[in-house]
Amino acid sequence: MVLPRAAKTQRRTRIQEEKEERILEAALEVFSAHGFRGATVDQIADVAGMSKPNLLYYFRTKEAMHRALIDRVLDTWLDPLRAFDAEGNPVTEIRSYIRRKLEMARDFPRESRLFANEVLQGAPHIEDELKGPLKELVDEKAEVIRAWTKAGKIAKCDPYHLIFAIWSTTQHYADFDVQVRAVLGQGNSGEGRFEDAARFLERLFVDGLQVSEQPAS
Amino acid sequence: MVLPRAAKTQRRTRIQEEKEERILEAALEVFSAHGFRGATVDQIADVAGMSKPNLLYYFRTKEAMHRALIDRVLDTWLDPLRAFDAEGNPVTEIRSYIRRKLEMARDFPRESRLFANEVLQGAPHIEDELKGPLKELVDEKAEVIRAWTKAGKIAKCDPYHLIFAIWSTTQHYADFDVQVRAVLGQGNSGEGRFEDAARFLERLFVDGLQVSEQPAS
DNA sequence: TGATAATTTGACCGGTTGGTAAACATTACA
DNA sequence: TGTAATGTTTACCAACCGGTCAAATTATCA
Repeated sequence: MVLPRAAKTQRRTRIQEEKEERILEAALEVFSAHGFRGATVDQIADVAGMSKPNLLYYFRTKEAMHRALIDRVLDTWLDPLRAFDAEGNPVTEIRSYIRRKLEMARDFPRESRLFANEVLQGAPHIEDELKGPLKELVDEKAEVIRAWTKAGKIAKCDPYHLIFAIWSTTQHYADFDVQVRAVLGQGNSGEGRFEDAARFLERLFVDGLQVSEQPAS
Repeated sequence: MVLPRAAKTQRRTRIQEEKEERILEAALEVFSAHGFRGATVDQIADVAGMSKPNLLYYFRTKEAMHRALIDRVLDTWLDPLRAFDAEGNPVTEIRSYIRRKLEMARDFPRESRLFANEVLQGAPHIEDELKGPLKELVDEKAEVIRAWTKAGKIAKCDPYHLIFAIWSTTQHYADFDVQVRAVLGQGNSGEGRFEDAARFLERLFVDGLQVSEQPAS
């Protein structure tokens, strides 16, 4: 036998798992930084510390690498939204969704940029995932939000655009990191910006910008 | 003479202006769709409807094209923020800033994606612009917002993160257009989504999500 | 008109791209 | 241990990349 993928019985060797792990880690690094077309197999091989043909022994094409990466990351990426609980307190749910998304932007910026690159360039490789699983999940959660608004638990608003707003504001800190740093300047670009962002966003989504009742001290 | 750039007396021929225009239009199309590394000169030439050497007669390198494009677009792109008026009514100013940014996302999505691609991939070509002119402009407007919060005109909040939030939520509709369409589905992906977004965002930034006083009819 | 400058093109170049072939090395296992 | 499957490498390829060059074409204007 020559090809490691699609082993008859099972994913046998431990060496396969290790190498595939290393490759996907390197692929994440490179794809997230340059997009699909901008990334090169040589670069990924270099980061993974192995030869290009060796890489192509585990993943037959550049696209196969990209696909494997997408498949692995997409599920994790949508976990916070799945945790959205219809039975919970709306404000608490929204607050913790924001916090979780912000934590992911902080801890997994490469994953965020991987998707951002992909979607930004027209999502040529993940169109099906967007129109299928993603849409279905969002539809489901949008219904939850709609129920909350109908029950008068939160202000009436378009649930889809609410979700878009949470996505964009949180992922902004991963996807546009260099711009955020540049604007905040050297002094304020420590990791504290995520806490500031969390404080701001939780307040924004819950209270808006209306004049606060307690005047600044 | 051989090189059209840096003509001694002035930008002489009208033919130069026309061709450079066509090239930059094509370059915008291609760079915004694939990023700098993902775009090819042949592709730009093809879209512009001229031969590659002819293209390189007007812009000597791929980078020169990209730079010319950035320079031309950046100013326009920051206009809405410049219009932010310290003397105006805070809520009105924020509302119209959101509306203007949303209009730009609708009418100039390629320009938005051009920058998004660039920033997403580490802003290798526009770092100076971010740390220089952009930061200074944001610093200035952040000061305006801070004055509003100190005067109690709007809720106390971090002005930088407020600006980030407006940027991200509005540009989301340009940069992540395919995702927005995919999630909204065919029925709702007409141009009406921008009006829905405007309604949602104006309300979000002004009132937040708190329980509305007037119950749904 | 004619000559001079501006514009356009086809042929081409060295380097890089994604991917392959086959020989070689290593592992797993009877 | 032997041997067959698995893993790795060297050398290589055709297509494409950004860019050059000299020749051909077109516009300008005295």
